[in-house]
Amino acid sequence: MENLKIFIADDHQILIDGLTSFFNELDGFEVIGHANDGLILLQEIATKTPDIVLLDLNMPKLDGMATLKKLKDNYPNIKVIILSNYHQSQLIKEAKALGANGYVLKNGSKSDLLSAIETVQTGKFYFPEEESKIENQSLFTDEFMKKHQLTKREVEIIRLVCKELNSKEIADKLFIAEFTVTTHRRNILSKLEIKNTPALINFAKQNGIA
Amino acid sequence: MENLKIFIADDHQILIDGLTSFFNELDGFEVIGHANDGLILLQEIATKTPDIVLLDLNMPKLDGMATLKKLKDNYPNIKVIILSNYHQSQLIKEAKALGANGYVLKNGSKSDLLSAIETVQTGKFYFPEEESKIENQSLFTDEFMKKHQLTKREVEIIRLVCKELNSKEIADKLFIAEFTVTTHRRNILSKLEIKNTPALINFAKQNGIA
DNA sequence: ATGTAAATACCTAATATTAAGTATTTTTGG
DNA sequence: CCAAAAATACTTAATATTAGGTATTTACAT
Repeated sequence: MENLKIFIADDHQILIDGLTSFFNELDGFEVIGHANDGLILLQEIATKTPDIVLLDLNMPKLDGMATLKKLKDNYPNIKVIILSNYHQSQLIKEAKALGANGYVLKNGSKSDLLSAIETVQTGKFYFPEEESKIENQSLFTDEFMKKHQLTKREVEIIRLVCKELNSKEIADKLFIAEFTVTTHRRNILSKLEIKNTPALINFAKQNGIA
Repeated sequence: MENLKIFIADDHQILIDGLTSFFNELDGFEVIGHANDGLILLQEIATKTPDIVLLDLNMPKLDGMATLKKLKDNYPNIKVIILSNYHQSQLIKEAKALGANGYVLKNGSKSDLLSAIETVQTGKFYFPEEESKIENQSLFTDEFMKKHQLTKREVEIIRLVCKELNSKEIADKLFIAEFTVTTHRRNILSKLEIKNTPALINFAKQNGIA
């Protein structure tokens, strides 16, 4: 059986180099090319014909989604597995809609990646469940909550602020009064000793809760 | 000569797996452990003694800088090479100040990484030049600005918003009227088709301009 | 069971942001 | 030099956030 031809697109060359080594170690895989951005990927694909493209979502020039669309428009037979930093149902949905065959988190393990490749290769799709994200984060958020004296509800609200909802929208989503959201936000700012929403978002990003 | 013992800390398991394969391919290197966040790194280091730690800056729980500090406080002899997404002089400076031995960009190649390891291993430091950051950002920001039709001033203001300044403070800093800042912010939101500050910050982070 | 923390809710008032329109000056590219 | 783009500045008005204070109900743990 012939090797499975893989093309890797990611703006981090280090990751490409690492994955290339990884596939070299294994039998049955061959990395036939790589690109650091979407435009180069599309150029390269014109002359190479991979079986599978591993596509990072976060690239300069032409971002992952745009690249995915063009790729699928022009080469519908090439299987595409998204490599993403984020477990966000919105992104997963969008990737599905644009024709991606799989979606693997970068903080998943190599076996996830191999499962995805195997699954996709047999014509099936490989996507993470869109639910369970609340479970998911709770053990990791624990430490963090204690450290900053934040309550569950407060963390929940921080996340929604980071998702660009305003207080009214958060209130509707949680079925509570806007007043309550305002109170929570005030308490959050006070506990974190910050004074505005940008600071809150920076804090959330730095602590990986958003 | 004994193998060089490497420990890898990065929140993306895929990157760890890739790099591990990469080092396995080579002679003289051995990956003795890995961690997906700073806390686990510190726990592991208590029992393992790597020669070199490859440390991602962007990790949950305990971020790269905080981890670096603790690591260097407790194990000053372990060499630490920062793996970073960003070529920002501020970060480079901070890492230096905290005792890092090297700083490698993830969008650099594997040979950069090997050079860094070699350099560090001989007791020297390996850092990218801090200058040329204006160059640096401008060519990378260039594409980005065109893509989103943003002007220089607008990008400047986006950065300041991300730095948690409000419109008044931005106005003072740039010696322009608050009205003007407001106008710029309005134009920015309109061009990016977003509707509030959290969305602006998310956009900036996603595009690496903040 | 009972005290404490958390979540809820409301009020007032000050600040900040967003929306929409307009207009002048400065910079820049051809 | 000239046209176009960018940066500047102002007005009015609607929303949203932040800063106070206060109070009730739930949930939780000793």
